[in-house]
Amino acid sequence: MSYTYKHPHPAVTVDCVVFGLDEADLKLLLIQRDVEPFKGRWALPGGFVQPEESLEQAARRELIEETGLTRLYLEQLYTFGEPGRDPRERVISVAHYALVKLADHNLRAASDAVDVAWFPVAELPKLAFDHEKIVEVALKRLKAKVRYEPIGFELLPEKFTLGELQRLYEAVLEQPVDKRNFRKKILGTELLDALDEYQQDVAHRAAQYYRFNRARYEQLKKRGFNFEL
Amino acid sequence: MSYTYKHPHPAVTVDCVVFGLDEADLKLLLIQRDVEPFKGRWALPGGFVQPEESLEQAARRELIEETGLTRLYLEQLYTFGEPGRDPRERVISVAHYALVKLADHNLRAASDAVDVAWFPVAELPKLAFDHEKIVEVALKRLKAKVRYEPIGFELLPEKFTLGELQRLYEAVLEQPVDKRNFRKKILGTELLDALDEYQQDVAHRAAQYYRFNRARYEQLKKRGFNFEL
DNA sequence: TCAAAAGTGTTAACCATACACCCATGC
DNA sequence: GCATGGGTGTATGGTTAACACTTTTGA
Repeated sequence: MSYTYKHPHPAVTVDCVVFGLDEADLKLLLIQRDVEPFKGRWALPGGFVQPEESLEQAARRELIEETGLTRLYLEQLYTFGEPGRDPRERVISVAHYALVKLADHNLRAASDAVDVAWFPVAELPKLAFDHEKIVEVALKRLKAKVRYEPIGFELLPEKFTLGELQRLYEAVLEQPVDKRNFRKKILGTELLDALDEYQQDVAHRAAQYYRFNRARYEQLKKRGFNFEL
Repeated sequence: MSYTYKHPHPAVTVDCVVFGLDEADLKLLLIQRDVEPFKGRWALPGGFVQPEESLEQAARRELIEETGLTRLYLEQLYTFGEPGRDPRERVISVAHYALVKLADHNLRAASDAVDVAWFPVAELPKLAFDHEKIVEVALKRLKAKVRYEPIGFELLPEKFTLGELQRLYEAVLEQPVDKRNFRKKILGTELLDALDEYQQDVAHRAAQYYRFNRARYEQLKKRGFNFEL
């Protein structure tokens, strides 16, 4: 089977920069390539766009196939298309970035048996193709976006404490945050619902749980409200 | 001549949303299609990416070929790839947006004799393909970006008055701006050099000319300064 | 009783906003 | 002399930033 065109057509792929957060720090999901080129190297999950699917659908499909991850926040990032970025043929990669609630999801062994693993963003291995460049752009975007859109919640479980939320911002922004000012500001937005629930079995005062009120956010946004941390 | 691949490959194009500013308002550059599909409709300038050029190079080449525009600010916007957005075949379009100093440039008759024209963004004709959607995304991006990066200057000639600069922001943001506060803020950034030059032959007090100091901006940015209007 | 994180208020500096009048020029 | 846009200062309110101690709990 083959496909013929009158003009040269590049191949088009989607690649996904998947972020997760655990107790320690911000993590990035990588898969180990089991074919040439870059066999053995770690790389971003991704693959070719099929004729009948949108770019976002392609990204979601690849994530399910390669990592089992589903139901995550996904957004287009940037398109990388330098000639020569893939040694085989001209490949245009529409990069996406995704945020996943690490606590809720379990990484399934990938269907095609390649290795999948989370790496702290500060300690990434050498990556295949131009994937280091893509990760750099994704990190920059995440840092910028987390300040003016409430996307950070996509990294936390449904219920979380203010301490967890603060650690999230500190991990993403890579700078410390004043606890009192942070709490005032985030509670001031009225986007968090306090639950009648507290931590259990912790070796310190139990923190109250909160939940992000997405409906309220959409409502406020319509009225011209702007989230900003 | 033909090109054959083992897997289906979409076509890849670049499309450009080109903004310009004249005395009256913000304008958008469109070309009139002289081939099917959408023959006769107005559309964004753009075309197929060639095998040996980067996406940005492709965008610049198309702009020169179709409009004669050169030396403009150009940035990737978003990639549109819904199946069916082009009735002929699957086409992935990497959209860019560009800002051009209307006063400095003259629109050349396009090489392939199609019509080229500037339209006020508020009065656009019906566009080909999904180009209306692309323009909408570009306008949103421009509005957002002009507030936290000094890209507005790309729409003005080298020398401009503060009044012209203010009208630029009012046109892009679609809201009035307080003159005194605007001047305080913009001069406070120290990004403008006042020139020893004034308007000539105007029927009112002659305004002083200013110039954007790009070197100073780059310098300040390195030290963590953030432009914001 | 110690360690560890939760929770809470006040002050001072700064910044954003609102607002009105005089100036220079050409017609 | 009038119409047009250029140019300027101040007061007020709101926002941010800096900062330290008490509480609860399990080990």
